[in-house]
Amino acid sequence: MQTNKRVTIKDIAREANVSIGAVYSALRHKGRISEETRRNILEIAKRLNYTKNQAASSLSRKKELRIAIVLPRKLEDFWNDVEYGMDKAEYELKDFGMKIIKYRTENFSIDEQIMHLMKIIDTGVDGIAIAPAHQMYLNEIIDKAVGNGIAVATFNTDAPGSKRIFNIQNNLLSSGKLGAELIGKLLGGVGKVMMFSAYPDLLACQLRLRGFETEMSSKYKGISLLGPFVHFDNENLQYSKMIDVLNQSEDISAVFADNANVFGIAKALKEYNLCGKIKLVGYDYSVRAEKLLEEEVVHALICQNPFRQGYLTVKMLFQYLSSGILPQDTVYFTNSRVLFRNNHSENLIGE
Amino acid sequence: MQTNKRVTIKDIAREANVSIGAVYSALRHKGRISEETRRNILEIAKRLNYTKNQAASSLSRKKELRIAIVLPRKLEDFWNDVEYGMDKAEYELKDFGMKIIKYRTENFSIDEQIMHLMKIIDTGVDGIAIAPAHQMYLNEIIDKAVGNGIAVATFNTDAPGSKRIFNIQNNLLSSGKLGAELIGKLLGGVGKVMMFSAYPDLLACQLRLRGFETEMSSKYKGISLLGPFVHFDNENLQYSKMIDVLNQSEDISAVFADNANVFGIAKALKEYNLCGKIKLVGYDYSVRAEKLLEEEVVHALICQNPFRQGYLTVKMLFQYLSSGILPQDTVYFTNSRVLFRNNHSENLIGE
DNA sequence: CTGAAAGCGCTTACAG
DNA sequence: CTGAAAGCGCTTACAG
Repeated sequence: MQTNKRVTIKDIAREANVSIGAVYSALRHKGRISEETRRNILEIAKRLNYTKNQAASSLSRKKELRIAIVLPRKLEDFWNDVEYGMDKAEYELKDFGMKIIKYRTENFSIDEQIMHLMKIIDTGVDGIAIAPAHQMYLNEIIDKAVGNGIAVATFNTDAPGSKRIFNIQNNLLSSGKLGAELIGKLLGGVGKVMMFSAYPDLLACQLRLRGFETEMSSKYKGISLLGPFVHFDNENLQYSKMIDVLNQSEDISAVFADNANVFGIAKALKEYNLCGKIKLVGYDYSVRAEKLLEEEVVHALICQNPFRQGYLTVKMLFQYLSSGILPQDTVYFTNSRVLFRNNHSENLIGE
Repeated sequence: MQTNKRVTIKDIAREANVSIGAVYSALRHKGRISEETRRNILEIAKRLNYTKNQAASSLSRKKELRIAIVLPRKLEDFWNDVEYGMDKAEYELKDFGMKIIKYRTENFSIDEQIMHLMKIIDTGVDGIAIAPAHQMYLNEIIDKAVGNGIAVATFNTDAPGSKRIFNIQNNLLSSGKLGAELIGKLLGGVGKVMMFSAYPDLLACQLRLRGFETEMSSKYKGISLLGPFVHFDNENLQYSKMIDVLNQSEDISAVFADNANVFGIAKALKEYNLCGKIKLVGYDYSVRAEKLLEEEVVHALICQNPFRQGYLTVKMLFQYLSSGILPQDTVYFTNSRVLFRNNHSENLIGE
């Protein structure tokens, strides 16, 4: 049994025969102390199993930690959930002296993001959380922020070539496989499946489609694939492509959509009275998609846990800023949750 | 725009023209102040939008908050995950002056739980978290604890007739419906389904089965049901009952198990080379069940998020003890997550 | 450059 | 009974 009383820097100071200021310098690597003394102090701290008291630390810290967040203004359910997670994290951490500052882009565009980042770097903050609109084009400005002593984390999308300290997102390849498994199982392993892709150039769509096709070809050899049909998030385009195929009276048994947009497909299925007969699997919770799930037009939705993407990004960023602790892995995956008719309403926001 | 500086009891004291001690008394309802002054102080606090600073509060609190936890010793994956969630919550709250004390029962038995609770009441703690082994028989001892000023919360199972302050568990009725939906969709709405029940007397099993049967009869009229076959968590019994039915060459197309035990069924399916042909859906993550999922013997597992059950129980109990804030609803449901071959490994413990 | 002291916002033990 | 002061464990501005 260890002693019950918590170990403080005072205990370490007494043990090391130095002032608490010296201990503080040693623990926080603040210079102004000889290498030997530092080593000794760190050793004692380790031996006594010292951990910093967060409550005392944040209470005494003069300035609050500020995290700038760049996210799109549009009020889609998905980004709302991300933001809700961030707000929750801020709420939990506000007494630890943390504050979020939101910067909104009108669209999910590279230029807007760069402008915001420049502004943020000018203003000066402790951390930045951003979902990069491109996997490379923001590297330069991210690295500039890091060069200015700002810790940058990415969420939902990534800029792996940059100096961002960690990334939180869904395992997209694996969620594509999950899509294939769901359709494979719904069809009992036999049938013809249409694939829709929103943006063939977008990494997220590429990964999901690749996962989908890999899993299909290795596990469900009785299923043949059609497409991908591209729609650029244009519902009308999606609808007309679906209609085209149905009019050729192909014997389609299921449809896979590689993002949240299933509405054009749903419209076509309704018109042709094929709901239930043709299985439809897509991504992400939204109020509209939820309704389709209830109407049994959509059979399953794969969710990437946006709430937790936001929540964890802020929590981990704060942890790094306040204690220098990074997540174990540079890339942290939120789990893929599958929504059905009977579990979509439990904790709507995906907490 | 509101002022940026945080509002403290000092601000309120100045505004109300009283000492900070008086403000403290008013806010914490500690007596020693006239009703009129209290009202005035509370009004000012509200107007200034005052919230207590948790960091300062816990730092200055002399004694730490202690929460006693009663949970079974057996090292099943399920209870491990619950415990892991509690440990995580403790870790996050330790600098806020909270400590967990674990009391382990050898089994999930009423008598052991009562004995532990008596001991805990004697020792004296601030809060208790328990998964009652019975929905009524522990009411008396729980109420005694509450009478002694101890806040009691229940998790996983409940004692709704007691004075426990809140309960966290899965929505079992709804997760039974989910089971029916999964099998209904896997079978395309047609077939004969065997139902297994672990303990027909246990509320959890009753609710799941009821949900299952309700959903089946209302939504999947092409599916007929057989059973329930009872096995009391005895794998051999489960196995032999499964074998019996298979030997009668019933044309079974799926099996539903109302708890984590699917292993006797799996053994039978393997022996009769029926894996994949007969769909199997059960509950809860475990290392063994995970393996069956990978082998495609089990088609889906419905999980009740044990990690979050533990995590939230401790977090909410602490919140109540430190701030008097109760969850909005007395019963809080963790969501039902469905594990498939391609998402079971993401965040094993269900975080 | 370094040590000692002030201070963060509460809670509580202690005078008056 | 009540007010003023000490103290929680850090961080930081300030003397020396």
